[in-house]
Amino acid sequence: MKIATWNVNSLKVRLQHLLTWLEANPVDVLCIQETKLTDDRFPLADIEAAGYHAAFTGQKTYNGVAILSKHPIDDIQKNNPHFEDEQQRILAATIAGMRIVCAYMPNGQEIGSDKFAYKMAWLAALREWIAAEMRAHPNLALLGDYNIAPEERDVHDPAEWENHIHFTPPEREAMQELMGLGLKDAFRLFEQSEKQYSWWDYRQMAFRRNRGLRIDHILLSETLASRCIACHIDRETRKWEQPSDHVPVVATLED
DNA sequence: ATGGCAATAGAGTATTGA
Repeated sequence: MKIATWNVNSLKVRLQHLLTWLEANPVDVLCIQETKLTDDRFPLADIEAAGYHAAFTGQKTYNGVAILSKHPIDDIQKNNPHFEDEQQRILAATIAGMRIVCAYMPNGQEIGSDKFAYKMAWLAALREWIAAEMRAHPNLALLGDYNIAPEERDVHDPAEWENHIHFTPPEREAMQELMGLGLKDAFRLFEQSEKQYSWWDYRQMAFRRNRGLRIDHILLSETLASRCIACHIDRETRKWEQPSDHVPVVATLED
C-alpha cells in the first residue's frame, strides 16, 4: 500500500505530469493540492482512464484539493466541519480501511498579516477536528502541503529563513501540536540523507542549488506508523519541463 | 533590502504563492 501527496500547482497545467508520474508510480492513493479548478473542469475522464477513482473540491484560480485512489472512496468530507472557510483546502475520505485527509494548508504570507492570522486559526481548527477524526478512525493519515518546515534540517539555510513564513516559531509550534495528537512524520521514521526538500523556489536556480524547504508531509497515526516501512521524496518531477515547484512524497505501508 | 519566477484572470498589469 502506497500513499502519496503532491502539490501540482495547477492541475490544468500539470495533468500530463500527473498521468506520467502515476504510470511510473502507481500508488494506491494520491492526495493533490492546488488544482486551481472548479469541479466542472476537473479532468475526471483522464484520471479514470488511468485507473483511478477521484474525489475533488475546487475553486477558480486558488486552492483546490483532490484524492485519487485505486480503491473505492467512501464517506467524503469537504472542508473542516468546524471551521467556516470559503477556500477549498481539505478533503477527507475513507479508503481501504484508512481515513485519508488531504490538506492544503494556508501560506500565511508573513507574521502580523491577516493571512498569518488566518493560517493560525485554520491550523488550530484543523487540530481540533483531526483529534475528533482520530477518535473515530484510528487508521488516519494526514497528507498534504503543510506550508511549514518543522525543523532546521528541513530548511536549506535556517538563518536566512529565521522568522520567515513557513519557518516561524508559531507555525512550527502548530505543527508540533498536530503531531502531539499522536501523529508521526512518516519521512522521519527512517534514516534519510541530508538536505532533502519537497519545494524549491522557481527563481534563482533554487532547485539546481538545492535551496529548498521540506513543507510537504505525510503524518500517520500510531497504527499506520507501525505499518510504515518506507517514505521518500521523489525529486525527479522537479527536473521535468515546466514543473510544479513541489514534488511528490510517498509512504509505503505494509498490507 | 529588493526582486527574481510561475499561474491566473483577462487584456496591462495585479494578486498570490512559498
